[in-house]
Amino acid sequence: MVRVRLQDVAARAGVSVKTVSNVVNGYRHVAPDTRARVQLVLDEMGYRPNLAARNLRAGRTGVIALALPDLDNPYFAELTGSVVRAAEKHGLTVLVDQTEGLRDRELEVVEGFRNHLIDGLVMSPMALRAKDLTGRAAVDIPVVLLGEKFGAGAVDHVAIDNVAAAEAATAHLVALGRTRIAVVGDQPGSRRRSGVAHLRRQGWERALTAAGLDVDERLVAPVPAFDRQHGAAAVAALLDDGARPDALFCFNDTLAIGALRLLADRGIDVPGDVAVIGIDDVAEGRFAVPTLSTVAPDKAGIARTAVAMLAERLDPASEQRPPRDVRAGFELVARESTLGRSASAVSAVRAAAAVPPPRGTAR
Amino acid sequence: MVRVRLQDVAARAGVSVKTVSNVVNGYRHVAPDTRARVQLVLDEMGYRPNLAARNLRAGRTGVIALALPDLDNPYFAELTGSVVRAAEKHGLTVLVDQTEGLRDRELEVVEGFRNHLIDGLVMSPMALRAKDLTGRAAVDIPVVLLGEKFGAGAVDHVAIDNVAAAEAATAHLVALGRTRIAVVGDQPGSRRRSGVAHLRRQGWERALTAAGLDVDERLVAPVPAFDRQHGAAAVAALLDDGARPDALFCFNDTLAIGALRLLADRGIDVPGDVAVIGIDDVAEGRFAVPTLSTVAPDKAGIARTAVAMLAERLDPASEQRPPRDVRAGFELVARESTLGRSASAVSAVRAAAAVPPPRGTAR
DNA sequence: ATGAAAGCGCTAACAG
DNA sequence: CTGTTAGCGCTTTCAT
Repeated sequence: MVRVRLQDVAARAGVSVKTVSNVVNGYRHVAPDTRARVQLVLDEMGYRPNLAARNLRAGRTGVIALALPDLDNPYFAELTGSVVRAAEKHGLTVLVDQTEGLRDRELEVVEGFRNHLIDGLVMSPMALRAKDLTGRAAVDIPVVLLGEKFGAGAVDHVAIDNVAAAEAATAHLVALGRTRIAVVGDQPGSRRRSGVAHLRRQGWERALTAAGLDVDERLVAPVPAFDRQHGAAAVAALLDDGARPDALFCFNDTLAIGALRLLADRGIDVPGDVAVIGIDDVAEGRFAVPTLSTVAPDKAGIARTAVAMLAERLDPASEQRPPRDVRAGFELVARESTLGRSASAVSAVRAAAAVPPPRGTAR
Repeated sequence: MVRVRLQDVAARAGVSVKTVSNVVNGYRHVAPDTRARVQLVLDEMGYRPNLAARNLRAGRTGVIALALPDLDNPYFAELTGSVVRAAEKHGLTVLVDQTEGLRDRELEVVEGFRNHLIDGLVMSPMALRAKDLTGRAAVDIPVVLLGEKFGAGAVDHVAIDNVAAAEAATAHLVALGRTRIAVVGDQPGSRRRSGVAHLRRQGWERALTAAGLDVDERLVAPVPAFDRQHGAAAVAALLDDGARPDALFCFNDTLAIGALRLLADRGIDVPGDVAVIGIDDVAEGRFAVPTLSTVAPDKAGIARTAVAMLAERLDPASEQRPPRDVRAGFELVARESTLGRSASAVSAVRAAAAVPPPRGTAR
C-alpha cells in the first residue's frame, strides 16, 4: 500500500535517483556491485514505477484503444481477443471502447477524447464518414481501420476482400446447384460504397451474374443490424413474402445463426430444402446444429497486422510511409449447412492470399 | 497534429495558465467575458488536455482493468460488454487483460504490473490462491473479484450463489422426471473449495440428495476447460463409458453447446432421450437448436455492482468499509433442451434475490 | 560510472 | 476574480 518512489530507493541505497533509474531500466553503465545493491533495495521496498509519470515524460503510454460496435457480437469478441494478444507482443495494452455503431460515439473516439491516454487506435467503424477523419478536431494519433473503408487511403486499413469473399460464398451455393439464392443482411439505407453490406451484396450479384442467374430483388432481405435476432426476423419476412429461396447467403455468421434457428422453427430442412452460409467463422458456427458453412477471414492475421502497423507508426525510429491498405486472407469452409451430414468434415475449398504484415516486430 | 498546451492557449488569450485551466475544468469563479474569450481560443486552437499529466497530478487515471481468462468465451465477452458500459457511467474506461486462466498471468495482474496506469481491478480469477492476494508484492489498488472467491473476505466479491444455481438447474431436471442426471464440467484437479466447478457440483449433489437420488460417480464428466470442444468430448467419453444419462447438467452454457452438438452427432434426441441444461444464459443458447435451458445470472447486475463497488473505493470522499461479498441474482430459464418444442416459450421458473451493495458483510 | 537539475503538462495552494 | 509557484515521479541532458 505504500508508494515507493525512485527517490526513496535512492535514499535508502545511498545513491542518486539517476542511478536507481538506470538500474530499473537496465542501463549498461552501472557498476556491478552498485547495481546489485540497488536491486536489493528495489526488491526490499517493492518498488513499482509510476507509469503515469513515465508516460508524461515519454509522451507515450503503451496503451492503444480498440473501438468496435459491440462485444456481444461474437466476431468482435473473438477479434478483440486476438488484438489483445497481438498487442501484448508489442508491449501494448488494449483499452476497449464500445461505440454501439453510433456515429456520435465513433466521432468521439476519433476526435481523441482519450487524448494522451492512448498512443494509437484500432477501429472498426460503422457509421463514420470520410470527412470525419480529416476534420480539424480529428485524431492526432495513428489509426488503423478494420473492415469498412472510406476516404481513399487516408489512414491504414486492414480487411478481407469483401466482394471476393461474398462471391466465394455465393459461388459455393451455385456449385451445389442452388439457383434461388437469397441474401440476408442488405442495408440499403447505407449508401456508402465501402459499407460491408454493400460490398458483400456486390459479390453476391457478381457470382449470380457469372453463373447466369438473375438478381432477384425479392430474394434480398434487409436487416437493421447484424445479429441473430434480425437474421431470424429477416428470413421470416422473406418467407412470409412468398419468396422460395433454396439457399441463403447471410452477410455474417450471426445473421446465419438466426436464420438457422428460424428455419428449424418452420421445419425447413438445412441444407435439404435451404442451404445456409455465412461469413466470419465464429466458433459458435462450428458447433451449431447443423454446423455452419462460412467464409473464414484470418482474424488472427487481421489483428496481428493491424497492431503491427500501429506499432510501426508508434516507433519514432521508423520512417513514416503512406497509409497502407492491407488485404487479409480468407477461406471458404464448407460444413453441414451446405453439404449436409455426409460431409461433416471441414473442407477448405479456397484461400485468398494475404498481403503480409509490415516489416519489423517489437521485442 | 500540433500539440496545444494550456500555456499556449493562455499566451494567445492573454491570460494565465490557471485561468485557462479554470475554464477547461468549468470552475465557477471566472468572469463571463473572460470565460468566453478563453473558450474561443480553446476551440480555435483545438486544445485537448494531456491526460497523462492530469493523471500524474491527480494520482488517478480513470482507467480500470478487467482481467479475465479469455474473450473467446461468450460469457466473458458478454460480461466485458456490460462492464465497459457500467464503467462508462462512472467516467471510467476499461482496459482488458486476458490471463488465459494461467496463474502466472493472474499473479502479474494482481501484483500490479500496470501500476499507476489503472485505478482499480475487476478480476475473474481461475488459478489464484488466497495468499496471492496478500503477498507483499500484491496489488495496492482496489480489487473486485468475480465468480470464484477465496481468502475469506480479503477483497470485494460479486457472484451468484453457485451452489443454489446448480441446485436449481438440477432440481429442474428432477422435476421433469429425470433420474440419471449427469454433470459435465467437474474439475477434480482443483481442490479449492471455492472453485466454481466444486460449488456447482455441490449444488448438483444437494439436489440429488434432496430428491432421494444417488450420487453416481459414473455420471460425472470432468473437463480440462469450460469450452464447447471439451463439452462435446466429455459427453462422448461419458457415453462411451457406458453411462446412460437421461439428463445432462453442464456447468456452463458453452459446455452445454458442445454437449448438444455431440448428442446431435450421435442421433440422440434432446430432450426426448436426454435433457440438457447449462448455466450462464449466453445469447448463443437462446438461438441454439434446440434452444438451451439455463440458469441466467444477472450479468448486467454483476457488472454494475462490481464497477460501483470499485468506484466507491476510488472515491476518496467515501469512507472505507470492510470488503463486501455480494450475491447476484439468477433465474432458471427453461427452454427446448429440457421442455421440448412444445414449450418453446421462455419460462422464468425461479429467481433468487440479489443482495444489494449496501454495507454489512454477507456471510 | 554517478550526481544534480531541468522539465514533461497539469492542478492545487497561495497570493494579489 | 486572476496570476504565480510548486510540485506529481520520472527520464534526460550536462557535469563531474
